[in-house]
Amino acid sequence: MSFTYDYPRPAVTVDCVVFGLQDQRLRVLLIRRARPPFEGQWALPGGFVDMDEDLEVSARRELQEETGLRDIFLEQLYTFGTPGRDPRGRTISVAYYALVNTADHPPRADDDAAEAEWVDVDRAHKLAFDHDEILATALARLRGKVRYQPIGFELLPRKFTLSQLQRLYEVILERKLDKRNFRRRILSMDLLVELDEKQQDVSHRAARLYRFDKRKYRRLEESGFVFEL
Amino acid sequence: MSFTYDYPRPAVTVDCVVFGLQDQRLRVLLIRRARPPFEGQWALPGGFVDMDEDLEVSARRELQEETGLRDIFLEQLYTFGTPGRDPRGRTISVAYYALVNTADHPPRADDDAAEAEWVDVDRAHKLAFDHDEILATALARLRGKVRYQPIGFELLPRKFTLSQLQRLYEVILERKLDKRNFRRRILSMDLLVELDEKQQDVSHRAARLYRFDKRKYRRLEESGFVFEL
DNA sequence: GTTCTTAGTGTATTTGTGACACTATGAACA
DNA sequence: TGTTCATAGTGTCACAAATACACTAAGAAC
Repeated sequence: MSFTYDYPRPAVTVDCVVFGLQDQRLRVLLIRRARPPFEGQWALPGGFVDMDEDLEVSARRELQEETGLRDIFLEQLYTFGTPGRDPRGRTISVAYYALVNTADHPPRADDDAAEAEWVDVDRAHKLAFDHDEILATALARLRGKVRYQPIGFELLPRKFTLSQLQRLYEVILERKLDKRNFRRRILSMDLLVELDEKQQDVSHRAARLYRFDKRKYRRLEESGFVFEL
Repeated sequence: MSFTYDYPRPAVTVDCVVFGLQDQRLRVLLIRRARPPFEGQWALPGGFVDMDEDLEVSARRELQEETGLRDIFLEQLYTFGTPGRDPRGRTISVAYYALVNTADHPPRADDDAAEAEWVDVDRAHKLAFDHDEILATALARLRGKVRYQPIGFELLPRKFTLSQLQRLYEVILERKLDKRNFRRRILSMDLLVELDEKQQDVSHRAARLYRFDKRKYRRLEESGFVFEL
């Protein structure tokens, strides 16, 4: 079967930059390409958009097909369409970025990918297509956005300690934060719920666990509150 | 001539939300569609992406073809691809937003548009396609971005007074600003060059003119400075 | 019970923000 | 030529927010 048009049309794909946190490092989920072009090279998960499918749905479908991930935080990032970015012909890629808690989502290669792995963002080079550039764009966006939108929590387990949260920000923003100032600040926003639970299985004093109250944030946001760290 | 592919492909378009300032109001440049679908209705300027043309180049070309505008500030906004957004069939639109100084760029309808006009953003409703949504997205982006990126200057003449600049921010952010605090703040950033010139042809005390020093901003930006209003 | 690691806590200083009102200038007009 | 009118231009004070900074507490490991 084939499809014919009066004018030439570019192919349209989606690509996903999925960020996770592992061993105190920021990681990105890459797949090893199972077929040409760039066979055997690392690439962002992604694929062609189906004809009757919304773009975001498309991104979620590809992510699930290639890495098993579902129901995660996902936002549109930028659209890349420079001619020549795909050797198979003009291809426009709508890129998305996602944040996941890696503990809940072990990497796994499904259908189309030979292999899937969490790679340290500082070591993710020489990716297929223009994926280095897409990754760089996603990183810049994450660094910019994390400061004025409470999206960092998406990278942590549902229950976390304040130290974990602080380390998360330190890793993303690439600078040390003062412990007392950080705590004062984040607690003063009144978005965290203090749980009656402590960390388990640590060989030092166990820290109190908290969770992020997304509903409360939504409510505050509507009445003009702005998260800012 | 026709073009055939193994899989169906969406059509890809670009649409531009061009903002301008006129009579102390924020305006958007609309064209009246010269042909179906939505013939005679107001729409954002835009059109199909050429096969060998970068997306941004495409947006600039369409803008020039339909409105005569060129060499203006233009950034990618968001990509809209919900199935059904174009009655002619699946169409993905990469939207851009632009800022121009309307004094230098009088509206004019070129080739493809029947008419082009600066419309008050509050009155720009019932546009063709999903252009209402695109406009709303662009407005939200402009309001968010203008506070931490010095892009507002793109809407003013090269030489402007501090009062003009303040009114610009008041119009975009939809709130009154304190004159003295505004001046203290903007001048303390040291991004404006005080000119040896004053306003002409006003029937009251003439104000000093300033211009934005883009180079200086670029330099400061690289050394970690962040514009914030 | 000693050591080790991380949790948890308060204050003082500096800096930034917001609120606020009058004089200066120059054109228009009587 | 002086009065009116519109907008330009200027400083301070009170309060809030940001920063810098160091010790004690808890609990596991040995």
